[in-house]
Amino acid sequence: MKKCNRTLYTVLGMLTIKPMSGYEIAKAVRNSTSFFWSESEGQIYPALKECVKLSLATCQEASQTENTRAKKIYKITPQGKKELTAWLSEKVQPALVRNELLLKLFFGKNTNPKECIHHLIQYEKENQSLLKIYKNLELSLKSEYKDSPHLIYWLITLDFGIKITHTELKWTRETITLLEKQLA
Amino acid sequence: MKKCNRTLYTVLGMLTIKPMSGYEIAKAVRNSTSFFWSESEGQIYPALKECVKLSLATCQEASQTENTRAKKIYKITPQGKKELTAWLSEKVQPALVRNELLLKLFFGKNTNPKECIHHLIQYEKENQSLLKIYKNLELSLKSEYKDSPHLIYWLITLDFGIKITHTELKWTRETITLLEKQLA
DNA sequence: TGAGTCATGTAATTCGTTACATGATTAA
DNA sequence: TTAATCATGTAACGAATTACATGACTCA
Repeated sequence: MKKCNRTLYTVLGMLTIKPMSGYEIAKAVRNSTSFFWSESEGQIYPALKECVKLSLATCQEASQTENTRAKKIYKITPQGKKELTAWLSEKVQPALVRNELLLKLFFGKNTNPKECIHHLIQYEKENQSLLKIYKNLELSLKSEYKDSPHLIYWLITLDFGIKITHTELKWTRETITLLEKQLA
Repeated sequence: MKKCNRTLYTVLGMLTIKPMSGYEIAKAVRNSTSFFWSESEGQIYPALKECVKLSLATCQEASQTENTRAKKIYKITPQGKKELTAWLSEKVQPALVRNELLLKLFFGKNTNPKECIHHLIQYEKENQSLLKIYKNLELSLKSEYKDSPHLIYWLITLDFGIKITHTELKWTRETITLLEKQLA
């Protein structure tokens, strides 16, 4: 494989869970990795085509009634699994973060502390719902995938999300308090 | 301004600290926001041109000796500052994260736990140096910008980095321990 | 009957990095 | 003298989102 196209690996990784259609992969990404790694449908469909071209996956058309577009179920090949495993052992690329809240706070001098507080309160709310989503996810994973060898790895990434979100919430509260003092 | 070109705002924000050249802005970004918002030189130079075109900044060529390319010092205009402040009060766009370590761990079932541990140890080292950088930055900011109205905002974003990095280090240690138990 | 979800795919556009070209200055 | 940093800029490429086109199925 020429370039390190990580969408390809994401798709292959998802196919190690079970054979899926492009739509199902998109949904799986949304419900699992999207908190630290998202892919849009506009990337997933071309990546699936590419996987078939490279013999990393096969495509089976679940043919439906006449003139309906067929649902396509993709399945990873042994070669695809080999490529995935090889990529997994390659050096991890540095993480990328783009946090607009922090950028706006960094330039906070150019506005009113009230504006900053307003953004922080919004951020706090978003993180509170995120935390709820994580907690629910944890429960459903633990019951639905009780005996899956995937489970431990999924819980590890989820634990990361929970811990980070807790810390962000703590920082948000403290920062709001700090800026409120500025106002007085 | 038509599109929400955030490089433009980053550049304008940096110019509220002091007039700078493109090179200096790139350096400032590297040493400050790059931990949560990075911009490359290939974006900064065109953005500066655009700022001048839109009258958000002016450019003064510090003309040097004959046939040397002049160093260009950019300065934000009142209009530029107005646009920046307006953007600061706009709704914050959701953060973007792409963490390849987490993605690889998520698909960890397809490889050896030893590989995962290896990546985690590397991640731990990187975060340890990052923490040192943050601590040094904190000290130098507090002395160099003692009386600057920017200081409080810079310390807020730095505090975010420090807290998050601490949490990541804690998670990394715990996860290594967990995976080592798997091996036994 | 209308909203929501299932389902695939392409095109346009934006975003962003990396590499390249070019050359001066400065400190070891 | 040579490596690092200062300095500007463009071109090529790659990564990613969004919008659009198309239409079936399901549930309230």
